[in-house]
Amino acid sequence: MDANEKYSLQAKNEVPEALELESIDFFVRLMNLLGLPRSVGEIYGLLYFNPTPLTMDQVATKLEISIGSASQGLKTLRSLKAVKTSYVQGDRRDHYLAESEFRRLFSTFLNDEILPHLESAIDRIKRMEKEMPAKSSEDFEFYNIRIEKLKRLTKASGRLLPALARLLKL
Amino acid sequence: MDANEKYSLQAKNEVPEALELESIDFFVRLMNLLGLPRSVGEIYGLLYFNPTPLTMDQVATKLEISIGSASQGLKTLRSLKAVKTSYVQGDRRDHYLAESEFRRLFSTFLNDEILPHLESAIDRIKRMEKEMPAKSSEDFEFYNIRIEKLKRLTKASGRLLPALARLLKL
DNA sequence: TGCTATTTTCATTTTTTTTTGAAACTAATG
DNA sequence: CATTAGTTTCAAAAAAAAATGAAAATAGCA
Repeated sequence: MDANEKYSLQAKNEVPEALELESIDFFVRLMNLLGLPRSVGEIYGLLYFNPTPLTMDQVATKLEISIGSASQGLKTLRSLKAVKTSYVQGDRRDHYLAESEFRRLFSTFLNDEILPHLESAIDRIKRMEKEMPAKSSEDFEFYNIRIEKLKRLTKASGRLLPALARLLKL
Repeated sequence: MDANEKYSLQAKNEVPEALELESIDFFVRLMNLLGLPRSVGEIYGLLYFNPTPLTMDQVATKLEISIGSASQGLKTLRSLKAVKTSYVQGDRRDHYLAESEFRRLFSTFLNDEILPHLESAIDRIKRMEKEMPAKSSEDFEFYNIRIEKLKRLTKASGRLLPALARLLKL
């Protein structure tokens, strides 16, 4: 089979199916690592290898998921800035494209999902210090060391996460 | 209330309750971020602020969870090297202490949970390259760029994660 | 403005994950 | 070596998370 023959089997604007499946699988796993539901990974994976923007309906049909799921999933992806809508002449439906700059996806994720936890952790450690037993207490030093370790952990995270986001300019 | 009075209210070997609760809450959230079940966070949080080692039974009783859960949770924590057992004279039960070096916890986590995914991602990208449409295909360049971005992502992750583990020597 | 296509929302159902508890297993001890 | 304290395992129950689907809301168009 030569290149032309191969291409001729491929209808225009149709993504090679094997590629699409690998992509979906890839992003289902990646999103899963970030604690996001399967449907979100599927949608992003589908869009990632699609040269043309897809409507919500096309997404739902291709992935065989409900439009409710598709709507929810696209909402999540929009909030992560992982997809963008593109205007298509004479079609009132929204058309979605994957944002292929992972940096943006990750930095939104870090800012929205991780940093808030970090801030509440800092507050909690302050409370812990107030709840420490008296200095005369037998185990005072033990608790003190434990709290110091938590402080160092949050401090290191606070330095590391933004650095991570910066480095992920892929 | 002076320091002695305060201490006298505190029975020997009892962890200040407020501190214990904050600790449990802290680690439930942290473990949750890592995708680990609530009970695992509770157990680690309880042990983290306990100067003396606790038996499985004490853990289950204090946290009001089943011994099955306690056993499972401690197994998970052992596999993450987040707890260690300590021998106690004349007691045949296992006694557990929190490993307070977070570095170890995180590096085990990175090695066991993240790196395997990275390796399978590299394999998958190789497969994707085989599944590319012919060079003559209209969208060849589009797919090519997408695959290149995935390569850069995995490459960056491969460099970053070990660096992260190294930096987390808290 | 009224009509219709499209999207969102959310109560319900389904699926997945976690916990429980009791039986099986293990290993110290008299 | 039989007993029993301690632990693990795992099927079943409970809880949590995700998906569905239909009704409600929204927004473009005639």
